[in-house]
Amino acid sequence: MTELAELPATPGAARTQGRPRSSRAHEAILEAVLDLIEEGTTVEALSMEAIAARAGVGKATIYRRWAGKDELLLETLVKLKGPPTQPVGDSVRADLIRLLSVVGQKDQRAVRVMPCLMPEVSRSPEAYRIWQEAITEPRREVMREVLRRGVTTGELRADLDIEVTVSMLISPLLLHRMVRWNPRLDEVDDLTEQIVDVVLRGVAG
Amino acid sequence: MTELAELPATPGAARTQGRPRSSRAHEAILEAVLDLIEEGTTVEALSMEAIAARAGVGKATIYRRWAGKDELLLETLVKLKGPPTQPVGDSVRADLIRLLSVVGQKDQRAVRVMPCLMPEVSRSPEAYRIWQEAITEPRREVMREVLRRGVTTGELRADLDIEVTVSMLISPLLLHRMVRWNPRLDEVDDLTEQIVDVVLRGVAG
DNA sequence: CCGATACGGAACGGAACCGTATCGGAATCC
DNA sequence: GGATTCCGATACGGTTCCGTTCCGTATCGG
Repeated sequence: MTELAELPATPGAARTQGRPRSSRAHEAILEAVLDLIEEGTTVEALSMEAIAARAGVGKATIYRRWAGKDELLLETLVKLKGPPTQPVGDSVRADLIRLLSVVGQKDQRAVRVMPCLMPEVSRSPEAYRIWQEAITEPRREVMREVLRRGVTTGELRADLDIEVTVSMLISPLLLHRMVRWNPRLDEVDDLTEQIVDVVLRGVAG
Repeated sequence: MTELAELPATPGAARTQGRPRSSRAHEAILEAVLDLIEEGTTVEALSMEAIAARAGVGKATIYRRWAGKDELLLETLVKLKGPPTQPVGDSVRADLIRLLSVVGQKDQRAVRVMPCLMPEVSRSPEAYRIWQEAITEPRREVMREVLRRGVTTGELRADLDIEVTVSMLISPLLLHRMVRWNPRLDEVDDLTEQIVDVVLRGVAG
């Protein structure tokens, strides 16, 4: 493998001398972690040796960047999901359907990885915090904004509890796409629309 | 520890001779598995040695009953949850609130164990099947019955999709109590009532 | 060009765990 | 009482992984 131009992997560290760290190796390591988890390796069962082998990297290259498996996993968790889908500003109903229809559909890998991270999230406060800040909270905030707009336009009830409504909208889809909690929902083709319509009728202004 | 009267642990096996298997040891092993998971051991990281030590049992005693870790875990999964809560037959609203208020509250240990089982459930079809048959499906069926009754009495819409409604009722509570998906719901004290009321208003007859 | 650092790869000692075997003792049936 | 099986405990060889250290090479700044 020919090494091309590399970007500094840790720009904060003022390293002046010597060969800079390969951002290519950095990315390959994070990708290897996600690949292995997606293929069925539990987070606990992830071995640094398997990660290094999959990434085509020496173990020392990993330990040079992260103190241990925990630190590596936290960085991987943040990388897992990009920015949330944005609403377009149509009707509340159309925006909600737009936001919800991508739950567990945009990134198939994330769907497979998330259940494997649940043990970490429920055990480690640090993993829970990062999961919340990087993944769930930004997505809730987008949906809150849509609901707030609905309240100001009068489409939705003024005394609406936004947090509860957000949870009611997302939870059924999340649980279905992540762990297939109720397999019978596989056969429902307009699931998102049904959920949105029931909730909107329940919280109409 | 004095060994008292023992029940046959595997009544199907027609064993006539020798010392019978200790049901005390049987129970201790299953309890040890649940204890260890509750304390934060991942299913994958569970070691037979730790289970034996916690149960106060020799490793051979475990291997005498189960072929390996997988079989032991499946039996543990079935044991985890008892029969579901039953409705009393009041109004649909009261029954739904009754059923939902125990989600993740009756057995605190189950709440901590379930997220740790998610990787198994999403990876192994056998674990998924047992999880569905022994845990989720019986609870859905109880709630379906309540909803069907509501349809016949006219409280609920006749063309109601029961599967979707069941998921809409349970999912927000399940996700909150299991993984605390939205921590802001901690401060909502009438969460169950809010959810039931929004859904019922959405699917009213 | 030279010093410094990173690279992939291989090897290391130590630790944990697997599944089996064996021990002396205990419980039960015939 | 004798045969049989299970009991908890311990030891075993084999495997996997950890985190470190060492190669020879590659890539940077000065």
